[in-house]
Amino acid sequence: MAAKAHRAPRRTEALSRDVIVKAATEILDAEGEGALTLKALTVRLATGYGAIYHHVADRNDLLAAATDHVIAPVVTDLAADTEPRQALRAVALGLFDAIDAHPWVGAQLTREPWRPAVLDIYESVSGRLRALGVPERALSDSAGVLVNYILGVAGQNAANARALAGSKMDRSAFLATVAARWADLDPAKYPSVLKARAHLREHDDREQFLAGVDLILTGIEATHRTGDGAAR
Amino acid sequence: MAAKAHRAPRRTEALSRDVIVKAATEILDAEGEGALTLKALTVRLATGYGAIYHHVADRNDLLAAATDHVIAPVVTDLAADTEPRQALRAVALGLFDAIDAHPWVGAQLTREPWRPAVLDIYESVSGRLRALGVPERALSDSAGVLVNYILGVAGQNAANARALAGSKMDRSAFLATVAARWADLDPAKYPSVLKARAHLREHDDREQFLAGVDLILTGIEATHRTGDGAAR
DNA sequence: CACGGGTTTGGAGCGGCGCTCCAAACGTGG
DNA sequence: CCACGTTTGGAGCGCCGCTCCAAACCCGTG
Repeated sequence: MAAKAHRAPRRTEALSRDVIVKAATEILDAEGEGALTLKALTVRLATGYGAIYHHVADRNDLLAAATDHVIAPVVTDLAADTEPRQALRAVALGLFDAIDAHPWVGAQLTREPWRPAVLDIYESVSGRLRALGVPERALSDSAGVLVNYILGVAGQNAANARALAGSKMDRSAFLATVAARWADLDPAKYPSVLKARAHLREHDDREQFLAGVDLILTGIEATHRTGDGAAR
Repeated sequence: MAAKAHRAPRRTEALSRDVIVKAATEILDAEGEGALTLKALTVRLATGYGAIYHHVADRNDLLAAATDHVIAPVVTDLAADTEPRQALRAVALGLFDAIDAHPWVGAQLTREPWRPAVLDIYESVSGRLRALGVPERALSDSAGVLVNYILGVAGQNAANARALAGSKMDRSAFLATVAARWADLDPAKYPSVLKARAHLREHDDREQFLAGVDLILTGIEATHRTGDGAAR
């Protein structure tokens, strides 16, 4: 039988952490979380496992690095001279759009929150809340609410995108599927869910997200103004 | 050689979906998300794969069912005669405690949000907000904020628990590890994170969560001017 | 009581995963 | 030109979720 080449030739262009992370991001964006396998990476980069693991700790490290690359510019690249409340809305919207464009980020944010991405978000929100006039001792609570809300929405988006990609339909067909699934819900047990179902078609996730941010900001301002606000 | 039994004897006690879900819940509580493998289940139930897959669609189905079993009683078993704002705080706290006791639930909630567990949460929150006097057309926004905040916190708790279980230390040692990881953060880039770090030890997740709920409720009331105001 | 069809069970086996490990290929300083 | 550290490629390991089928059981019928 043919003398098989015992080894493939070495790649010409140098491999590096950035190149690998970039390739991973492309796979994630194009085919979703599930498609990022080490095997897929070796194929796309025309290399082997060893080369990849020489630059990257493991699959988690890769996901986290890709997440940081998506998040960092969003919370950083923002004109500093804007009015604080508008700046906060801008940061929130920027995050929403980034996660909408890269849904796998939403899942990753809730998976390892101590990595830079979430720290960046917390820092950005915190700083702008301070600029808004929130007193120092209320900062961590206020920032916590906003960040957790953002992370919650991010997780939902990721879940939706996963379902959408898995069933290979477009957005409106997906909404129809959800509506159908809720159709035979017990109306006595789920009145509110069914009411929300009626408005599914005209519903805009982005708008609702922003409304939520405003609502929380109002709560922060009101709580701060009244001294200690709220029941305790 | 010994005539090997071609097959193990049949189990005596009947298998059922509930028995399987219960066993899964026990594994999850005792050893965490990662420990729930089909193999582990067959061992614990002294059975085979076929028997399990006869009652359960797949691993996801199992996780979802276990999640529902944890969540349902929390949002249902509540005296109906309580004052709305207190009832909302009670629901939120009940969820927090349930997720604190079963951290894997926190991860599952953000993974398949259209399953009963999240619907139950949304329904419960929605109904009590209506009782609070929130106008119908603002309900979905308001409920969305609260639910997403809860899901965000749930995800964080799950992540913390995962890290804690993975490294096999107790809570205070874990906090020390987190603090240490943040110690060599750039103070110019992360001033707020470092400030929060100083208060890590005296920090109570449950209290902060509740403060967040109050803050959001204040925001809801302020934006809709219900005129009632309730607990103060 | 025989028996036959439907249901429930046990487990071998499949394809695929993340990851380890080592030898080959390369770059570089002496 | 050689010796040695770095970078690369890929065979292989252990484990996973899951499929599939035959064995065991249950029960209505004659």
